[in-house]
Amino acid sequence: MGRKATWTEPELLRTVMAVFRRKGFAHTSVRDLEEASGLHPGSIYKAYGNKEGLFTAALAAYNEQVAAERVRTHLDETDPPLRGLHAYFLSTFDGDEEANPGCLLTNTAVEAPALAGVGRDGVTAGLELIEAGFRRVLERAVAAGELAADTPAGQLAGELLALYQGVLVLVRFGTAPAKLAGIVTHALPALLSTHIHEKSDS
Amino acid sequence: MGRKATWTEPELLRTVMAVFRRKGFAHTSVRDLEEASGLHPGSIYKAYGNKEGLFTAALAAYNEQVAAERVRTHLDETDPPLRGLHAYFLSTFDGDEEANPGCLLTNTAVEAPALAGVGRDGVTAGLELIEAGFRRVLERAVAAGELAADTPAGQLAGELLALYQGVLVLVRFGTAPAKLAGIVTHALPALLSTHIHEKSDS
DNA sequence: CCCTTTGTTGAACAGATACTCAACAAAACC
DNA sequence: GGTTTTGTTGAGTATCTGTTCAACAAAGGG
Repeated sequence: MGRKATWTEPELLRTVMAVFRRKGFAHTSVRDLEEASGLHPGSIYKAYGNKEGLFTAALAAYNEQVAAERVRTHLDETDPPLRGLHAYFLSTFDGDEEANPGCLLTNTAVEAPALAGVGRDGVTAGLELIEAGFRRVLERAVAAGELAADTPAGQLAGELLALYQGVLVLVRFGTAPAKLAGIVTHALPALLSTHIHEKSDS
Repeated sequence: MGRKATWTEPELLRTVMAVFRRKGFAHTSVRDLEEASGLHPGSIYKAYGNKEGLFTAALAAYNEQVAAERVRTHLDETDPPLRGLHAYFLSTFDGDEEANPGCLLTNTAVEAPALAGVGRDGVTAGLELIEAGFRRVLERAVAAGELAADTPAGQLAGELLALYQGVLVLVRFGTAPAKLAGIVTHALPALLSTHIHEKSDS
């Protein structure tokens, strides 16, 4: 069939996704995408229809590969659930020092309203994925005895989502990781403090 | 001198600011700005140099007029300080039902990294303005006996800024005001709960 | 009331942008 | 192994972008 043999589709989308994440939808030109992917315009338009189509595909790939993966490893598969929650937040700015491109979902949530809802559905799906992940950790924390039985997991999940988006805004803007760590490390326990079961501490 | 008599400069910037707030820097064409302001390209470029110059001016005006004003009325001039803090958060989504353009600072913080730091300084200044406002309410709350004397106002101000940015992302994306109100109303007291002085409650 | 200064006008420009299309190549199928 | 189907190529197009400029109009000062 011929698709430039070096690319499998998920790889292609991962590369494209990285460009959109750095530059946003508006600032990314089709030329940028050609350079990054090695594809020529005809191929792109044959496969995805237009720039928006490619973006939609990349956003879906982000949800399935990046976002879902992070939710799984930190929110669904960590033993002290609340420790995983903490790690989930920290994982957004532990990478390379500067120029962290932030979260494609957050960036698109802010950019999308400007242009007739490009990627609205993808962002909605992604945010729900994350919020549901929060709800599940909280429920696991209740089951594990870390949180009180009457903890309103749904309500708290919404609050965590808001805090999470805020942290990602600051990450993208370039706030120092040390400051972000301070914010997360103090704010997370505070948000949950009313519901925390005291164990054998100090 | 001739400046289209119907405009005073702050008014002009307010109009321009509204466009940038809705569409972002990238999606706003100089033609959009002409239509919105009634000015012709020559005038714009004579007065502000280029599109970025106009944007910088509009962002500065946003800081001085919108952001500072909101900080003043809700964070500096409210009697029970913590009530003002609550009102400050609610004021971001109390307006018209849909299509709330969100905060120019938040939107720019997310967009800026894409294009060689257009408006970086303005955003930095605006965020510091808000964070300093948070610090001052918290200190007033301590002085008024609402919060404990050892409350780490600086640390908490950072956490509030993060939550605030997150709320504004959700506002811009179109999250229902009822949900936002629930998030704010529960998260704010929770963040401060460790430091709250109990009064004569129930 | 001239002259300078200040700002306006709007047509025009060079470059970028998203996108198309007819010719071409390589697998797939029977 | 021909034929069809699938994908690639890359020059080309129409439109939009930010920006300029020379001609013009309106104050301000002496």
